[in-house]
Amino acid sequence: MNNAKILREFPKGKHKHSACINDAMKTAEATCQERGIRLTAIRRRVLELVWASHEPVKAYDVLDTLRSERDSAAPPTVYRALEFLLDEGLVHKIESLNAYIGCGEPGHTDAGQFLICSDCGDVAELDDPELVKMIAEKASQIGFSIEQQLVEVTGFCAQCAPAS
Amino acid sequence: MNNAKILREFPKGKHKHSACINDAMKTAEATCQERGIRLTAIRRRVLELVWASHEPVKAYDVLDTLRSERDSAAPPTVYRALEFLLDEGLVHKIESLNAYIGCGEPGHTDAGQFLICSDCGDVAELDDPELVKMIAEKASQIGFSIEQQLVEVTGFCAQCAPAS
DNA sequence: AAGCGTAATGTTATAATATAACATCTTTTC
DNA sequence: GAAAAGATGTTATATTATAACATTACGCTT
Repeated sequence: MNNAKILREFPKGKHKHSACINDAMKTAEATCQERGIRLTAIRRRVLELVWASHEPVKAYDVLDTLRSERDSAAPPTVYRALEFLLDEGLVHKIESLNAYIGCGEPGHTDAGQFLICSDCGDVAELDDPELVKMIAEKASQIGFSIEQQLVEVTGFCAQCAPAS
Repeated sequence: MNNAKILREFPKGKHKHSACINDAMKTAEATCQERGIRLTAIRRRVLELVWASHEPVKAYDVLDTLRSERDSAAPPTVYRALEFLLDEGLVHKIESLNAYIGCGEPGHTDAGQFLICSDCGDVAELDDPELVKMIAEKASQIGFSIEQQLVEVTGFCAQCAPAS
């Protein structure tokens, strides 16, 4: 049995990233519409910049780009936008890298499983209920009740796997 | 079945923390002896300070204390000691808090499962092979080979669980 | 459309976390 | 005891993130 969803894949050979970004932006627009919240110009642009690659993006890299486009950009500009996007589940923070990645399926802000390739730097995201459940059970065995789960795994993606 | 080891417990009612630190220091001494590496005065003191509570400790808090004891203490003093201790598995870094906790059973630097209580701030550490295995399997299903696993769970420990 | 309240952004400053680079001192080894 | 390796001292700076307050834009009510 495996009912895991892959929320974000490692890019394949013929990956057209522009389409990937495009999808993400469409989804974000729709999500914000539904929720009655505002995807302002700054927030939209920060989201685009986070989606610019499959690698996690640093806040100050976003800021550098933003500065070249908008005189008033400053750290709070970026961190506020990121906070909004994190709250809405449109991006996630990779804690072990202090960097941010886009999320293709907004909503779940309380659990995420990230696979980080040490070679190419790309990140995949899973949503595996079986794993979430096991973690919750293990915790509950010692009387711990979970609010949020974070799983960050480092290693090699299929393309970068060391020749064996 | 549950063969999980609890590497670090939430302190119980009658918890004598001085004994707890003492054990940890003894283990650290022995471990370094065995491995032929040097637990210098600075490293020993930093380890003690990290063990000072069951809550994760910030590098600059360690530094503040160290400064009051040793004129030459500076950020590199602490970060170098922490790096050594991390490499040897004597402490772990909680990535989601940028803070450090002692580890009672040195050795495994490639997997850790941490339970972080949002109320009291204390952290427990598990070593659950079943969970490690499941994560490895999930990853391998998409061709990902794991080098390191990080699980950080936030919620409420038994003592702090909200009255239900 | 004017006015009001809220939300978002602008702006300046600073806090918190971490590392680089090179000098000096200590320990181990031969 | 000299050389090599390891640890610490020292100064400077990089990186990541937030505080605090001013101003502007938006969305709603009348």
